Amino acid sequence: MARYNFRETEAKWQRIWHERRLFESAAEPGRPKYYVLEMFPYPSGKLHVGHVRNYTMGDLVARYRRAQGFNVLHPMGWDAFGLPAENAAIAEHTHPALWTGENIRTMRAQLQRMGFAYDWSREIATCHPEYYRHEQKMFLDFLAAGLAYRKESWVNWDPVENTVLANEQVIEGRGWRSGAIVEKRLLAQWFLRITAYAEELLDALSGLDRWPERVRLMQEHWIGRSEGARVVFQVAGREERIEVFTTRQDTLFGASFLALSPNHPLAQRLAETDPTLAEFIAECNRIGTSEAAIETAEKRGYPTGLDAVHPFDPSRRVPVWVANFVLMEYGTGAIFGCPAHDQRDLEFARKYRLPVLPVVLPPGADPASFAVGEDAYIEDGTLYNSDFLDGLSVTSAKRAAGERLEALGRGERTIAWRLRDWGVSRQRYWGCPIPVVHCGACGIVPVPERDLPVTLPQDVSFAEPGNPLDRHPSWKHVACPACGRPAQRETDTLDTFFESSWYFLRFCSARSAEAFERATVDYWMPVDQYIGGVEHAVLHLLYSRFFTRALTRCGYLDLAEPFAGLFTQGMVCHQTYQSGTGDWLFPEEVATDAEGRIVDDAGRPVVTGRTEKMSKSKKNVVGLDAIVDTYGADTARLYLMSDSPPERDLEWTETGIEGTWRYVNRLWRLVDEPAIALPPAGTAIPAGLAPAAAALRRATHKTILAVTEDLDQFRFNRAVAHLRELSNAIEEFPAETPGAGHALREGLETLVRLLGPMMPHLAAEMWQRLGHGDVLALVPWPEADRDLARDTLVTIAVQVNGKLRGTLDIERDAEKGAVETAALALPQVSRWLDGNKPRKVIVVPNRIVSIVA
RNA sequence: GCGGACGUGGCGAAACGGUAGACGCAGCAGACUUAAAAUCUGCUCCGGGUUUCCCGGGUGCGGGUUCGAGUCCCGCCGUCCGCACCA
Repeated sequence: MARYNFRETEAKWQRIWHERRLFESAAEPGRPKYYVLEMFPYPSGKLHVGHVRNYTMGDLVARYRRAQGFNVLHPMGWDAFGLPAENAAIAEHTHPALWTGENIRTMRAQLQRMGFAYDWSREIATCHPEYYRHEQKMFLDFLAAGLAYRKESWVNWDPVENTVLANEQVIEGRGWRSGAIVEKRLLAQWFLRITAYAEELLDALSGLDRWPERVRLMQEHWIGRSEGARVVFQVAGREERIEVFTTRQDTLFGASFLALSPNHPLAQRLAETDPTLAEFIAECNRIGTSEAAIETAEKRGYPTGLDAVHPFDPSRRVPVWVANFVLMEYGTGAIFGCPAHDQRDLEFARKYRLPVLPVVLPPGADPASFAVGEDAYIEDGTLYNSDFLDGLSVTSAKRAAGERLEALGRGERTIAWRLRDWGVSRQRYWGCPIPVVHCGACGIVPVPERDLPVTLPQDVSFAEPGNPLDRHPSWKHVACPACGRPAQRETDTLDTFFESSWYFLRFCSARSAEAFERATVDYWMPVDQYIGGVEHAVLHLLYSRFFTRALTRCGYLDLAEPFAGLFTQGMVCHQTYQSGTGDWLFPEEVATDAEGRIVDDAGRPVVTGRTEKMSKSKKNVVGLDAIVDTYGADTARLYLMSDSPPERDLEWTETGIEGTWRYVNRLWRLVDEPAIALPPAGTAIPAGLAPAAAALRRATHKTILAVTEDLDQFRFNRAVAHLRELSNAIEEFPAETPGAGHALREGLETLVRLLGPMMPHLAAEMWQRLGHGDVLALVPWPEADRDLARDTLVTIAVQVNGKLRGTLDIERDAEKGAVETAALALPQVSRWLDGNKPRKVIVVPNRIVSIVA
């Protein structure tokens, strides 16, 4: 029996697609377009099967939309700047550019072997000056527009990567890549003013109706809008004032202390003359607020000895503390504490024996006896002990207190955001240089546009830790562009998320001398279907939304949202294995012995661990090359689409890929060894076929409808199931049926066309084998004949008292009365009715008859 | 702690409120083979019975709505993910 020769076939069709430039596209104003994009990869080395699931999905969508007649843009490129290249340079004594280039060559070849329909003429790598020169210009435009700025601030310092991280890159107090506990450092850094768009980025989320709800919620929380008030407290007997932010201005009469962040300017100033306070602050910064959150929730404070004047009652004073749980980065860096109605304040007050004065009375509680115990009362209630607020609800009291603050000039209602500005400075070599010069006389001077790009020096050393740009003997020394005196280049480079924030625009006109051509961007954007991992929910996806708006503000384009549709795919998982000594083992290093035990090469027992996301560190990876060598690209592609819903994790198993390989061969035999002779391609199908042939036609057209719907809704696993049902129907088709050849040819051709987006090589070869001279990739998506797809007979379930008692085969759309009569006539039904008349009969057309006895 | 998602056979999973388990994996039995692989046929939720069929139970647990609930509502339990001293 002939096996399908994927090696020859896949190479053949890849050559034909390439030679005919089938997947290169150009903007065609007026023609409907479809921009499909998968999050571009970081060129880290070799691909494993887990890497290609989302590219397979993207390719499926691209080929499907192309068959539907859309002008499809489906590009690929490389997110090529980043720290792993530097680490490799250190470990392997190579250069980041060489290492990156080598990886790109390897991974490009791997993607090409998968037969993905990319327009390779648009390939980009972000580490090339032809790419990053444009973002240097963007940076300068942001600077001019006030969207980029430099400030000294407390930043997240990763002690392993020796660089600053953005808030979005700190996960549970640790660096997102290194896993090192992040420290706080006060540094002068470049920031992008993403907070200027906080409201817009939040409001526009509701319009992203083709985004997963989960991602929108994550962004909503990340942006974190809180309505409240800014309240000004005068420090008693001093000039200073302390501003706090609160969402509970209604509870101001319950205030029993003010707390400053250790990094609050007033706290810093007081520490200059108070060594104990200075030591307390130093300790807070040493531990770091985020680590403290992980280790212990203990609240610690230090009384400054100052008192603040209550804004509503000048005769009242509240002590001013410095407290470790107050963040300088949120609100104003200072709070007022109302222990009765805030759990955190309560814990602090209990520890330092500060008064707990309730001002919100729970419904039905007795004002004379109500007291707060272990838990602060945070629900709604009626204000009391609160002067002019007495008797109001929490909501009304918030309004009244806010109005009074505004009238007194001691505050105002305002909104606080959790979102902070995006810190983009990185103290690393392998990134885009920030195009500014520091001049002793002129300060910060932008590099003039005519001098762009500022390129990275090639001759750098990674022998010592720290930033090679800073150590380079000559690179940073330049004349000030403004005054000509000796000055120094900025040696920080941009966060690599800067590159990925606009690459989708560059793809629209990848070879343009400008960043992108306005007309092509206007045609192709927004991306119709974006596909990638959920790990970028508040990183890349938020930055890109901001960046698109910032570019619009600077006149580059006219667009707010870059990604109209988003799909976040699940991960590919594999069982993990460990040797007796605890070392991780690759799947190919283990086997099952005669007794069914899992053993290693030497026959020693292996510990099987949980199934986890494929990762090099746990060695539970399956190399892409090995799979393509053994089974071919199409088998891998189909398997990746078939076993789990695309948004859920997929477990890769050897038996699973083998099962798919068997199916591929079954498909091949359908055309290689057809059961009966088929009429020539293009023969019209005669009317009035035998029932069996009509049944196959019905199955065929039903499959078109089902698969089309499945692909539209990203239900690829169901699409595969429907295709397998059709191939089962074709295999079981009785060949001796009159007119069989016509129905069989239609079934096979339809199957092949529907398979095209998933298994493009096999389908193309089958199409040719069926006698077609054209290339399947250019054949339109099949259209279903709804009349042919409709059943003439339907099977209706019959329930008595909610239990299934029988089924009824009856003409489709039969009269309700006739269905009821037929159902009641069923012997199983009369047995359960026991001679009685039914109390009620419900007929759902073509579905069910429900009889109540 | 807050927010979200998800709990269905031995496994991956299907099921507009309408016949639970489609499609596949694994397993079992058989055919073809000297044999193996490949291929093909049949069986496979659990319990019971008078066994071409019938009865009962079954979608994490407990309630509810409905002629009818895996699906909707309320309350639990569990798993995973995100955020986490955000004032």
